Amino acid sequence: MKHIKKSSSSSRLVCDDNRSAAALKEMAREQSLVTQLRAVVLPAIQLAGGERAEVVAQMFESILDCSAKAIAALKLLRLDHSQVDDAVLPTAMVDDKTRVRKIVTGDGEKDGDDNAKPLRRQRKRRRLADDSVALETPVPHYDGHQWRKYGQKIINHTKHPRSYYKCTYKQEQDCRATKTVQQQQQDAGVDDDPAMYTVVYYGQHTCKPGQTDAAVVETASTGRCGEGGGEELARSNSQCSNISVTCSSIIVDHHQTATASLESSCNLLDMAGDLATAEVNQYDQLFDVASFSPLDLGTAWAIDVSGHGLQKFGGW
DNA sequence: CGGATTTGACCCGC
DNA sequence: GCGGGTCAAATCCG
Repeated sequence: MKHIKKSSSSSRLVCDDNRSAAALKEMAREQSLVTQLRAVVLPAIQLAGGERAEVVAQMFESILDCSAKAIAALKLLRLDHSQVDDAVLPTAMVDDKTRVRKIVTGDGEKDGDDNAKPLRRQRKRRRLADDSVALETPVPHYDGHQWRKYGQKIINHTKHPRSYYKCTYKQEQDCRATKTVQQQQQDAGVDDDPAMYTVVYYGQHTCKPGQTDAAVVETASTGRCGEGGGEELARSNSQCSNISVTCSSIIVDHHQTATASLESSCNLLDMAGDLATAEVNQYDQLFDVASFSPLDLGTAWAIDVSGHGLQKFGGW
């Protein structure tokens, strides 16, 4: 029948859309579960006096960051699909386009209006759903980031108010990540269940939690690149061919590729065992940063993007 | 005293 | 005009 043929491509699109929607749902669930797992694991480690709590926190952070970026990519794909016809660019995810004016704070501006109250800054910009990740968790405040509450609203038809948070480092690092937290309605008669909260994250963190400028690029004694080691090589653009890693963990940034090789003697095997060996071998020549994952719980390292060498993140 | 939170007002998208 | 996101002064708190 003709109409079947005619609709085949669109039905395939619908099918793809359903699949990606299902994938998104699962990934959001994964985020929720990881967040809950973190809330259980981290306090336990900290209580035990574990100095590795921060490393574990960073690992959770990396996992959540990975899935958040995957979700964002998937959403972007969906957006592309949905906009094939009207050719609207998805760059709307980048905010601030509509920022109209920048107003200096403090000393009452004179705007020519005699009775004017101090001029307000830019207000609400309705956020796009595609820039958000929602998850449900009983521990909305423990997600590895530092947040500052800036507002609370009673939302229609909801029992609990919605709280608004922005990244603590918004000022210093211009991090535009925000989140909202809202307690869910409890089912009647279900008092035993812990309160669940819907947390919606908007935007990506551009800050490094707990990171100071001094800690960004630092080649410590446990990491060497080539034979010279030290800062020179850490900053070098040349492709390091012999990075010796004697620390026991690698944490890498995403979406970048660094060219490097690991000496077989590197001490990555303390705890990760065969897995570490396999990973090291696999990435012996080319370090695919995007898919590399933390190997161990020791000092955290990052392979610098574009082959710059080693970076140490924080003083773990 | 300084940073975080509260809260009413403001503002803008729908 | 309403709903809800953000601002910023007031307040709290360590």
